[in-house]
Amino acid sequence: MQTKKTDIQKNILDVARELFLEKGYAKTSMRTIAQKANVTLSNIYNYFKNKDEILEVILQPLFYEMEEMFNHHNDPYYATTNWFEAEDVSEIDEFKEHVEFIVTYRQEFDLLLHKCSGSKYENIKDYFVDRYTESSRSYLQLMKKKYPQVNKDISDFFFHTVAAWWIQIVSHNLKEEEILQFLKEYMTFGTGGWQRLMKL
Amino acid sequence: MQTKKTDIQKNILDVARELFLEKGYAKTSMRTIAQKANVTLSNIYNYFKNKDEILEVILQPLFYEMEEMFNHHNDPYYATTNWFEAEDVSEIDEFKEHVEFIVTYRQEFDLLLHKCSGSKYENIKDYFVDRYTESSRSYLQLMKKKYPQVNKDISDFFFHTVAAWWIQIVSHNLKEEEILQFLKEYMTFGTGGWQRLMKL
Amino acid sequence: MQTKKTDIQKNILDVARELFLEKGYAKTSMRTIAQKANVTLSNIYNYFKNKDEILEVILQPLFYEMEEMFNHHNDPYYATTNWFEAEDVSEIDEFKEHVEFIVTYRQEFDLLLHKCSGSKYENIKDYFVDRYTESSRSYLQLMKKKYPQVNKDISDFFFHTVAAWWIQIVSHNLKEEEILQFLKEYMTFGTGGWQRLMKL
Amino acid sequence: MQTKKTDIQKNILDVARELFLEKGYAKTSMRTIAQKANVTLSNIYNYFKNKDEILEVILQPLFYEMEEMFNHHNDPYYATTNWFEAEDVSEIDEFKEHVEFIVTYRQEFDLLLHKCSGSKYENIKDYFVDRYTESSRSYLQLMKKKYPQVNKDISDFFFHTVAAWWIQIVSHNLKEEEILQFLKEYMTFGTGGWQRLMKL
DNA sequence: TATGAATGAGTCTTCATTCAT
DNA sequence: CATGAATGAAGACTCATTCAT
Repeated sequence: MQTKKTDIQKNILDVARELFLEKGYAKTSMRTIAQKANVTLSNIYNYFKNKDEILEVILQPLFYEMEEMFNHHNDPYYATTNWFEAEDVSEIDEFKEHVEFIVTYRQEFDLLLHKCSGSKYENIKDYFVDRYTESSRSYLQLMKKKYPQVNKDISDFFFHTVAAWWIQIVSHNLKEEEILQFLKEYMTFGTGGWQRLMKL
Repeated sequence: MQTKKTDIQKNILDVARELFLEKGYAKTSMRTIAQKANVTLSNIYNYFKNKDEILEVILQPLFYEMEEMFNHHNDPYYATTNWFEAEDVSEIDEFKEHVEFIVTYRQEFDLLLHKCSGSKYENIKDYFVDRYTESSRSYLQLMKKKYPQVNKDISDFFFHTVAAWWIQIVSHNLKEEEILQFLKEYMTFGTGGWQRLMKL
Repeated sequence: MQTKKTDIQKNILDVARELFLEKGYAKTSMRTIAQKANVTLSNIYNYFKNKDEILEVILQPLFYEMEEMFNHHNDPYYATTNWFEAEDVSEIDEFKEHVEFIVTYRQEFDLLLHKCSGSKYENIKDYFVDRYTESSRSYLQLMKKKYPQVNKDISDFFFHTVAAWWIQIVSHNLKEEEILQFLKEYMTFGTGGWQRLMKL
Repeated sequence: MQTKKTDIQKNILDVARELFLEKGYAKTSMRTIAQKANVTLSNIYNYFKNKDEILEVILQPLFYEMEEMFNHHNDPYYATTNWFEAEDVSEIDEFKEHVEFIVTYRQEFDLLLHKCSGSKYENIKDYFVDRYTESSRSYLQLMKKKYPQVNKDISDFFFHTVAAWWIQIVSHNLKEEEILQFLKEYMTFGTGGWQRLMKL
């Protein structure tokens, strides 16, 4: 029966996720997963090709939505939103969306960014940061059109770090309110910083 | 002779450091260290009790100076410095000191923060961030005394993140000029942000 | 319905044959066979007792015809044919028959001789060569009756090798014309050799 | 002490060789080797990097001498020897040398040609046959210079088979006298065959 | 007949550490 | 101090086969 199969598979995934988050990918053995999931070690391989594949399946939803978000982020509409002039950033739709995303996937992010050494994703952090950096840079391009007086040559590394900052947000295990509180501060801080940096 | 012993020990440490930085603690085997250091595998155990101990010795100087810096950082003198009003932050002594520290120990930081999974330090990141957060918080207390109008209740997490940002700076393998360039931007951005955040 | 059963069985056999030929018996897993044959892994065991039995059934026709051919080969009629005096060996009926046989079963031979390690046939090569050797020897007996002056004591091993030669013919994946071309050369070479060897 | 190390290494090699010859590379487990050699399984890996490497070391001498022999075989001097006109081929130096070679390495050949599936050498047979074929072909070129009347277009496959024949010789576990006896017959047969084939 | 699920013994390999000399 | 040798526990993964339904 497929129901049963799905059940077991889900069970394995849940257990693996928990263990990966707790001890990291490398230090979680297939044996341990099997034991905790009440499955024979070899039986796991009827559900997943690989240890890697287990992680892959766990991270799939994140990857999918990430892609969506990056595309959306570089959308002109998104960029036209006047973050800097907003009274309360937490009212902006994109902001809410962002929070929602972070809240939903913070554990997967943690997995991906800090706990997956030894897996095929162990170097994805770089790719990831690059992707975000690129995104930030193209966002800056859009800003420059709107605020031509912005002429500062901002180093790549700065974007790198802004990306990293965001990554940090994501990797802590916060309750939703905490994230909200933090992001408000982040936005306030950030817009202040940007304004000064861009000599607006 | 003691000189010789020290030589070999230093050699092992150098090789281990290099390897740990390159491939991470867990993925660096004692065998590899032995081979690269031209030492017998078993002989390493005459100089170090453990694999862990090798890492420990490598990180000792960092820990020592960290402690110093944290203490110094919370020194009233340090806090009185008017960061926000400075024309060019890179002229401030504390700033220079900070850069020096980062430049000197960035590799050890990298080791400690990203490459030591599998060692007894694998969870030190949290301790570390906490330590920095705490430091930031007491810094804020000092600031509040100087600028009483600052009354915003800034969440712990914000400090957490500022700490994390700093950590990011530290974990990239930058040349000294790059660090300077970055830090300038960081300071400009940061003071702008802080000013807005504190409603100064 | 029996038709359906036979269909599936045939399908399994075809797929298995292909895979055995491609990767060898040992390296072909039941799983792979099942997948390629669009059959459930466990369902294969409704048609075949064993992995070994699959191979057995695949090789059955070869074994049957081999037996026939060996018997025929030692038939006095066969022996009376004057190979040595023929202008063009490719005109002789037995020759054509032989070619036909080789062309038909070369893949099964390949399977049996080179790709069945791990199966119950893994040592059949020896049996096989012995059988052919024996056959050659009895052929020689017949020859001796016809050509009494042949008195050389030809070692068993020589037959062994002639058999092996034949085996080589069989194990290359040649087009029909190539086999013909080769066999002509082989016959020419062979009769020359035999003549000298037998001091005819 | 190095003596001891060499002893154990040799012991492992001997045991492995015996097992490989008996059951084939793939079906010989490291465990079995360890047990029969009275060594801890993991200790084997202090002497050999790999299961593959064990086989490699076993076959090293064969490879070395093979190379030498192939080079020598295509030496003009070798080719000028008049095999066809010799009364007794077993008096020719090259012949003796050849026999010696076969006698010495027949087991290694067997290993390489029939028992190494699963190892990195599993496809060397083709390379091997090709090498011999090439050698035979260049030998024919030399013969054509000496016997210009030789104009037959002999197919590559024929050489392939002659090579294979030789390989067969090699792969049987014969006593020295048997090899001698066989080779005499082979030479007689062969020269007869060749003469006819080349229409001398 | 068909199938989803399970299993246990097996594979090679890695590694930190110990020990006798 | 130095070293060659050894070790045991652990790692991921494979596979033919069985069993209940």
